[in-house]
Amino acid sequence: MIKITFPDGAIREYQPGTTSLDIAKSISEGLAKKVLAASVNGEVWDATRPIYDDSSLKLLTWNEKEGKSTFWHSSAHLMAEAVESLFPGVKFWVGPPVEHGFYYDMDLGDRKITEEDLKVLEKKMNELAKTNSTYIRKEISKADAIDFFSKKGDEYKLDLLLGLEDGKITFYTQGGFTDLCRGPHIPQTGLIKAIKLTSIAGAYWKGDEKNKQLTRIYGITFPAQKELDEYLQMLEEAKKRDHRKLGKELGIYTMDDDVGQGLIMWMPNGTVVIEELEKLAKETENAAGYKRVVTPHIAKESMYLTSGHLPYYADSMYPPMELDGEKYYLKSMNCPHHHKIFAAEPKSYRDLPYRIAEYGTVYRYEQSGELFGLMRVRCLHMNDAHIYCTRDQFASEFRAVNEMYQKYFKIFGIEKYVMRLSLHSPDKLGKKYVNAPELWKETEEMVRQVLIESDIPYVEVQDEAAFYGPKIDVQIFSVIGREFTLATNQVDFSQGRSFKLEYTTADNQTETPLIIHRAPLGTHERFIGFLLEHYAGRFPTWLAPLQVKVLPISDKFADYAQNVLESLKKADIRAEIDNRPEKIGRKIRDTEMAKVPYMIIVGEKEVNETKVSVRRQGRGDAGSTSIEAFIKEINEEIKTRSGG
RNA sequence: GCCGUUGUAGCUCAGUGGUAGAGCACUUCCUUGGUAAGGAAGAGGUCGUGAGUUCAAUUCUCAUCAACGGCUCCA
Repeated sequence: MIKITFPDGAIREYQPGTTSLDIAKSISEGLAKKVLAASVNGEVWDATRPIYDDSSLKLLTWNEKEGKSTFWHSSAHLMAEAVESLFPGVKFWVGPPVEHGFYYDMDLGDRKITEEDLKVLEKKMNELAKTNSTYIRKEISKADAIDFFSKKGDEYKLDLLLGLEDGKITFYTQGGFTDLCRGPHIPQTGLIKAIKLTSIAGAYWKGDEKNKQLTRIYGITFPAQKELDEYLQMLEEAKKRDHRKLGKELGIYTMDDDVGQGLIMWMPNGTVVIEELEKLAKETENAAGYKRVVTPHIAKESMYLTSGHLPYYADSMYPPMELDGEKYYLKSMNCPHHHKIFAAEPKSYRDLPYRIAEYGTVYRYEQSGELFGLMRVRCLHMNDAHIYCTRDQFASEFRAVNEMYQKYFKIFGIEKYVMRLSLHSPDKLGKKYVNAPELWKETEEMVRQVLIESDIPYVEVQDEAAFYGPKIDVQIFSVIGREFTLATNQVDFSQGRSFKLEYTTADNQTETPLIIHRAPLGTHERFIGFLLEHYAGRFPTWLAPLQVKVLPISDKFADYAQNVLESLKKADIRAEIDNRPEKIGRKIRDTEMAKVPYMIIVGEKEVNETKVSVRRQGRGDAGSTSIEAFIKEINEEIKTRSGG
């Protein structure tokens, strides 16, 4: 007998060779029907795989992350089976589960797959699922595996096999489909009850754009139709808060073919948001000892040769314009200009840390396929600043920047983000990264220590650093699940030397300062895109383009309403009046839809009592009060930047 | 940049080888109404752009631009 230890610590004995599924059945039939896989000694196994030794066991169902991914992985195989039956001769690459569903990459030769085909494939998958075939695991020798795929003529699987060790190769078969796969898989196809193939895309083989592009089909499946319906419903909801949709509805920004791709024009409402953000940044930076600067949008080639940007980033800069025999580039970063400001006057250690900030406009020639609403654009306004400091000052300066992030995030109620410590990749020194191995090591450790000391949770990622040093990126996700860097805090040990920046030390030596590049609010474009989705378009009052709408019940009360409006404007509150000859219900509806935080309703009652009735967007009637009291209250809310 | 999809009124979308339609929004008039849509009338588009096929193109073909879904990229 073997001993099986359950998550709650209970130990039970079973015959050797029993499966997780058998064990589940011994507990309850209901549970057995839900088991998708099992974690055996911490390793995810097929629920149908026999266990021969004493083990710890956790049964995995749809409620567990690993259960879902196993389910989707098996769904990818089911899809491949359907594809193979419809498109004989198709060659497969890989088909993993992803965060929401799965995909499979394949080479269809000259054939093209269409949206119509997806429907046919879904139908076929449903048929195959109903046959309730079991997923059968088989260990196979490398030679036999190579033989199998040679006969099939699948060079992609053969390529995969090259990297695998003999003796550790497994095949999985369900129905008429056999695939090279390490598994695990769910017990039978019948568990897959709801199927939706979501999109067709191209994907480079092995993710390299020099390679052939394969066809990728994305899909998602569920153990019940209800869950698929809920998922589709959720997608609809997400679409409603897509910043591109809200940005248009709320008059935040626009783009135009005649202006160019990725070039945002901020409309009056968007400009209010920008100005409020800048006000916040200026207050915050002023309090933190930053000075403000303003620099031009272009610079000569020589500066970007000095900075080292050109060799690394020429492709993503707009091509230069030639003037008087000189090449001028649109700036794609503000740092070189700021370095020139640092260098304009001699510095001593007494001047450090020297902090200069600018909402700098930069232009980046992003690949056309990359552009995405406000999140990825070609002209951006950075909440930029550079801190020049000594090595001793570095940790406290870097920590102060991180604290500034936290302060901002608290104001905006930003909770869902990932702090990413982005490190270099040693094999790319001299190519993607400045060739200074010692400095990389040293500064990466400095940054890591600051994070650890500040007790900030973070993840470390290789090969994501800037060319001039390691950085901390704050990663956020758009409503449709795309990941973006919202804010960044970077170390630069390179440009100080390139620009020959120096300061005089206390013992009259010259030193090169360390530089911190930071942008806690990222860019206006990305930050406002993020905020639109974060608030679902309902900006807190301090950011709202229009803060109060005055709604007279009828035009008999227009004069009184006008007086209310004047009082609000005098108090610097962004307010408008709705004088249309519409019923109050209609005016309220339109204002609710425009997501204006406050409505003031005035009619006979208010005129008689010299009061105003207040309604909060999304929350309904808030009672009546004097106009003075209302102004005091809303001003307090605006001043403290609360809400949201 | 690559693969795929799409492009008709301000918005959402229907439609046709014989020079276009709906709902909402908009304008005007009537209604003076108390917390999420009052009624009527009207105006608005050379069907993304350019070329080709055709007696005739918004519809078919090609090119081009842009948007969208991915891939690659992202200082």
